[in-house]
Amino acid sequence: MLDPKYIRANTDIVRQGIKNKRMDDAVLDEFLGADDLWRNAITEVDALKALRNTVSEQISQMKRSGEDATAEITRMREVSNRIKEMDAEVRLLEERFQRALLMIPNMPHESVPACQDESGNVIIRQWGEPRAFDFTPLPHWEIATRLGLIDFERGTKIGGSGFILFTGLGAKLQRALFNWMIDLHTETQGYTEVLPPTLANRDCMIGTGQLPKFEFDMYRMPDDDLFLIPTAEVPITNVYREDILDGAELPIYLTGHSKCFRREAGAAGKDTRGLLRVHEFDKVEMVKFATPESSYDELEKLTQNGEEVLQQLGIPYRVKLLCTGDMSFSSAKTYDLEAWASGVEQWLEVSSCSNFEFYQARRANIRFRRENGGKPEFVHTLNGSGVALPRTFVAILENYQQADGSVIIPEVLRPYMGGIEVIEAK
RNA sequence: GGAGAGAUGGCUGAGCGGACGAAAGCGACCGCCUGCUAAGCGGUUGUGGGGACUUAAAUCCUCACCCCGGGUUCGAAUCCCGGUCUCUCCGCCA
Repeated sequence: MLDPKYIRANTDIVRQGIKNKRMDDAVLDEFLGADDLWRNAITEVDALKALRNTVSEQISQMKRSGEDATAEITRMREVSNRIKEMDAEVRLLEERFQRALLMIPNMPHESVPACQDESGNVIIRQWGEPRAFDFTPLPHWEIATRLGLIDFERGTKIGGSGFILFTGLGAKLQRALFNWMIDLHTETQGYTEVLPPTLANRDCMIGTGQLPKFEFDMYRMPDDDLFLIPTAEVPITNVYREDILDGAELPIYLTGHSKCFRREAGAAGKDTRGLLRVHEFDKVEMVKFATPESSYDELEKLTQNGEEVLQQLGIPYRVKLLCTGDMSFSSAKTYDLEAWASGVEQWLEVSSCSNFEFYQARRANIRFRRENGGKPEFVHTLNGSGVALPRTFVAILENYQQADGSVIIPEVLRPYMGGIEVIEAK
């Protein structure tokens, strides 16, 4: 969330930022109203509490010296009752204030192009060229089915549409991908591996920004008030929720693999064929905790760490700087990595690398001390996929398919595939 | 799932209705002293909200916080109720 003091002092900037993100600025007015009411109420009740504290102190002294304090006690009984009433009121107002505050999106960084739609996105660079084919490349669902890598029909028996049953070498290729990616991040890019839980509680979801706004985009377990994570960003960022880190330890780099769950309500029918949009998928995530002054350098490095995955796989990709209108709720700046897939002839988003500045850190209360005795400050958090598996799987099948129906395994994955170099057509 | 024990500041640990934002020790910081990495002496040392003042910082006033949420009371770290987590035992289980 934003700093309430900042919002009060820079209402116009915040309003413009919300509009640039293509969101409704009514949330700001709600905040300002709630803020006003809450602050008035708290000032009033604090004064009553101050009175109660001083008189209670007097009562204590009177009792010790044997004086009669009945009158004061009677008087304070009334004051206390009034405080009780007002506290209930203040609590409601504070909840409203908090809810409003949590509904205000992060502000875009100044380097982000202001634009209301995706036409403002900027292709920063491209790596590799889409392969030229001397035959008509097939879409991945055909390749996967022919080679026995995915059983789409039986997958839907289990979870319904959008749930994938990988089989045989398809399943093995999934394992190869995330194992190799994590090894790349940990062995050459300086990340520490974590394997987090797949369910997370409400506090975590508020911390990273999924709640309160996106409750119904997630799978929920109402009996336990837990949520299936939409990304490992959630548990990994929340590793340090409510912590004060030692500034000397920053930046901290964590990486981990998880299942990701997305309801994708309302998305049916749009680009959903095959693996392009599924309810459950695997992803390797990179998360960073950095000082404010270094976070934008760290974002560049993080993005490059994601790019290296695609480079080593030999998949052409481009890096897209998202404009304000295309950015997510919590992000200040985002680069998308888009992998080329020859069969569907699309650039597929396989990674989103973002700097959240202290938006998440404030929500999750993740701080650091520069030195002993220094004031705690909020860290900047960043994350990016490194990378999402299904669409990478798509890009591999479609880009590496051969005229005879076989698919070549990218070299870096072969050690993870038991040495298999080609998935042969049956 | 059942029974019991516990949760206090950066850490160890006391307090079990009023003088407690919290003893003591450790650590850290500042100063002094000592002719040399040590010791000694004095001082400082939590976080967050609201407000005043200020360009800002500093400062000041005030409230809250001894796991979380309620309650009792003029007054709660302390008493009561509910929850979470940790440990021990039993049960169940991949």
